[in-house]
Amino acid sequence: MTAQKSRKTPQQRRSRDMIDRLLVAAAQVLEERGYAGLSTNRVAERAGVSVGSLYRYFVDKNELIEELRARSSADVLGDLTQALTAAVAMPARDGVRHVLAVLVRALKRHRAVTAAMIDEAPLGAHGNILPEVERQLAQVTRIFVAVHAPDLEPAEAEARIHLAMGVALNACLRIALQPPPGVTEERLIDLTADLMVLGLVPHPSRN
Amino acid sequence: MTAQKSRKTPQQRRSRDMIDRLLVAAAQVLEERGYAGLSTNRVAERAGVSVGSLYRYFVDKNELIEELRARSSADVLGDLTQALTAAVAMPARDGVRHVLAVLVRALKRHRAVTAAMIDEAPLGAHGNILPEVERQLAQVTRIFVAVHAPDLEPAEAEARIHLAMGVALNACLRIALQPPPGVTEERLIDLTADLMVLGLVPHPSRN
DNA sequence: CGATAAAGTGAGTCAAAGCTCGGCTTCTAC
DNA sequence: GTAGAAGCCGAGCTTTGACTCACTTTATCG
Repeated sequence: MTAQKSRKTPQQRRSRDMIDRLLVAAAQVLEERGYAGLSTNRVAERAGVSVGSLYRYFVDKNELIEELRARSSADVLGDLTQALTAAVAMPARDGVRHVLAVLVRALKRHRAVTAAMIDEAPLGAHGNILPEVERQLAQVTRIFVAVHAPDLEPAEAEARIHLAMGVALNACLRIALQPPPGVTEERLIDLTADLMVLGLVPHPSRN
Repeated sequence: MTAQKSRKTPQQRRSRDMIDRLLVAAAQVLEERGYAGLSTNRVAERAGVSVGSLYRYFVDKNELIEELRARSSADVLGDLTQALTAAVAMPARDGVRHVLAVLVRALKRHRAVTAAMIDEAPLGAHGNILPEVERQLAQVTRIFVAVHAPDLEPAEAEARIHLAMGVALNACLRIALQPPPGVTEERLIDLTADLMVLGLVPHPSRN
């Protein structure tokens, strides 16, 4: 049976509402008091709900946080997927740039949660906040390489993909969450796009 | 007047020893039980010392952690500085590669602490784990750009430096802490070096 | 030695936070 | 209405962990 993994099994309308209210409250608390201040009591209070109710729908504090993370991740992933399908019709560099721009915008929309999670939450086990996003991005990058640099050996291609992924995610997070002063976001995205293309497709003049 | 910031003012030999023992113990506990398991009681016990003694030399749990971080950072910084002075005598790409290689090796030496800190510690409390390293690296990169691409506008140069720094640190951390399977570390460092040079010096054929 | 200060001890205090549980309220169905 | 279930409440149990303090042990020095 491996019974109820998750305690929530809402059957009335107000239950669903409550779950939403709790998650919204959690996001707010995270934004205002940081990850350390994110206690279940506080979240419940903030949601105008009792702790007991919180624990009716979330087995754990962990599950609450995981749900919060999952929702943000899913939302970002949505935008990303859309951008990717649009990008395939563009010339390579423009496509890459478009995807990066959309990713940055999506991350910005979830700025508070993402930021708090990234630099305050114990992510344990190298847990990224957006593993789904990373996976999707890697997937598409693989295809990109297969098309634009079909002669690369598999191992070499993997290495380049790995590197480019790191560059892309890291750059987008930096741009979205801690934009450096004195540089336009546009320019940074341009440079990142250039770098990705350069990094993925072997440069003719050398090596 | 702004009295004891830090409680430690050791005057005998064993005090200094104790501080070291405590820090070693802290690193071990961090490695074995993760950041969440890093309690002052546990650290003291592990060091074969009483909690009270710990608090004689560290005002705070925070100070203990900060000291741990600082020592790792300083050690990495040492290697880095040495590598940088050696690198100036080499051709650009080789120099970059050398610096990256040394950085990776240094990070590997502090693998446990760095890893635990990075993906389990709430960084919000005390910033990055290696701010000194990042600063030093940025400093030198600035000089590198001034030499190899003197015609870049300041803003453009800053943007490229910012990006390249992110690439370098991110790449080195990934290589040192979660090396991807099926790719040699050497190749990854090569690619990263190429990418940095390409990213810092504007590419002639385009833009 | 004997005295004074430095070093070291660890049981215990205190606050915070995760989570439960017995009972109350609101809804649905007859 | 009213019974029974689903939803909800919140005081408080329990654990954990940072930190203290009255005390003992060890070193230094005349």
